[in-house]
Amino acid sequence: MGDADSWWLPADERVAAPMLLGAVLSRDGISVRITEVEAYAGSVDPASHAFGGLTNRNRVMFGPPARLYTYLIHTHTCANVITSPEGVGGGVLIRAGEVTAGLQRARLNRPGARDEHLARGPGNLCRALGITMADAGADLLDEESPVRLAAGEPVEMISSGPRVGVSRAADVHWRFWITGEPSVSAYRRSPRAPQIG
DNA sequence: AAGCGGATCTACT
DNA sequence: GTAGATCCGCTTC
Repeated sequence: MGDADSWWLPADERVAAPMLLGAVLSRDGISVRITEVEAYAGSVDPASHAFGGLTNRNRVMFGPPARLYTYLIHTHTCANVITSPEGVGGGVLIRAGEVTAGLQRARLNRPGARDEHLARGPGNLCRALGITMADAGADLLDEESPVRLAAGEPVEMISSGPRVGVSRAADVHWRFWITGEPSVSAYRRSPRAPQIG
């Protein structure tokens, strides 16, 4: 796969997503080893925020790659890594991780949660790391950036399945996780998704 | 200017 | 395993 700076870069999110498993996302002294991700394939994917084209909310998705796209849902912040070239709108949702550094601080951010569950679920992962909408657009490969992404150890085994909570394109297996990881969130189909498929 | 849906989480049974 | 809380952004009036 190319040079050291583009290890995460394939434009097709179905390829990029599993490559992010095992990578390390860090903010403010706290690090998380990514254990679960979902691919969102830009404006051709009806489940993606980029579907239907550029709006004020999703503009980071259509920007340059290696940026952090954040969005709010039900009072929670969720984090995505933009993996496509400028103008395409593809990204990978970081759904869960294992805290590997800054454990004390992560616990403070997630009072009452068990260690394996500190970054379980996209909203919880952001809370554990302290990621908020103020971090939107951060350049993940820039040393100066508050949020950074680094390559990690290769992962043992990868499983895949349908994406969690999406009402459209609910049957494609674009969720990937490290097999057997306790931090992986439970699958729940959207109540609005059509029956089976 | 207002309504509605959603890439969720926690608590409770 | 299931129900309910909760609020921002997009669509429509």
